[in-house]
Amino acid sequence: MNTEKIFTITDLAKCYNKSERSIRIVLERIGEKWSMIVLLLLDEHGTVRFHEFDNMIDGISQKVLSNTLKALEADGLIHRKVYPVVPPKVEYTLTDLGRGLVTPVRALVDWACKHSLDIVESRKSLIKQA
Amino acid sequence: MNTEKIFTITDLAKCYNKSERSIRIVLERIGEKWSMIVLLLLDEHGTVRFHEFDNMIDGISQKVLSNTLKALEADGLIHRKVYPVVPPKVEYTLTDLGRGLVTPVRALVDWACKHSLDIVESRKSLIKQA
DNA sequence: CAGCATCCACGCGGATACTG
DNA sequence: CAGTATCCGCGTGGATGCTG
Repeated sequence: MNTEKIFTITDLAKCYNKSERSIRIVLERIGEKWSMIVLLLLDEHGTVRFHEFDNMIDGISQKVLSNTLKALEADGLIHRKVYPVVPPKVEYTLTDLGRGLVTPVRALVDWACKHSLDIVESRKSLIKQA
Repeated sequence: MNTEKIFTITDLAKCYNKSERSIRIVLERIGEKWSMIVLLLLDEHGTVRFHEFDNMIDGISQKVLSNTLKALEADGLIHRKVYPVVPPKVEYTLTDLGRGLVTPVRALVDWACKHSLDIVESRKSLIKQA
């Protein structure tokens, strides 16, 4: 039912700005500042609670963490389990869909770790020219 | 010289907000609306001129296209060749670095094409609940 | 503990018009 | 042809304080 194979990028470029089921959804989520960190942390730890994210991720605010988790949950990438206890307890885990996304994302992160220095150097040499 | 292997995501999460050579550079670039389309079009066509991008990509403005190309060039992902002729002629090609990035990005795009429908459905079912 | 409410600055992306 | 210049709306991300 889903498109098995990508047609051509040339075709994609024609409908990229309109399509509802566009890959833009995925690329945008990836570009969000903290989404992939959350996804990868879940992959590494299996189950993580809200305040654990808050502790583990340096520099994130509660509001942004909350938004990030909601967005990932809305996309069906993570699962939110609430325990009816006091004080509250909420656990986040990856869904199958989310687990599937981890693989290509890790490939990307691997590449980025290897080459981010090249990119930084490229930027610096541009600045020197100016 | 570069970090060969990723430590742990847990470590990454600690410096994600500060590091200069962060993978954030890459993830941000990927999240930019048109960057990956440009990159993949170059991979598909080899050499592309400015107005060809403008024609091929539906909905992009000249300013945004210009910015996108500049950013990719600054990162050393694409190369800009200017021919000193009238009227002007400028050709864009992938650098080796850019070519290297294409592989993980295609993996991501493949995944996205297969699963973007799942994500859209997930979002819709959330809306129904509300 | 796991959030929500509010306010705010900034920058991206878009529209339009102009130029070497 | 291959851009620049200008203006603008909107959404993201951040800071702070409050709550069931």
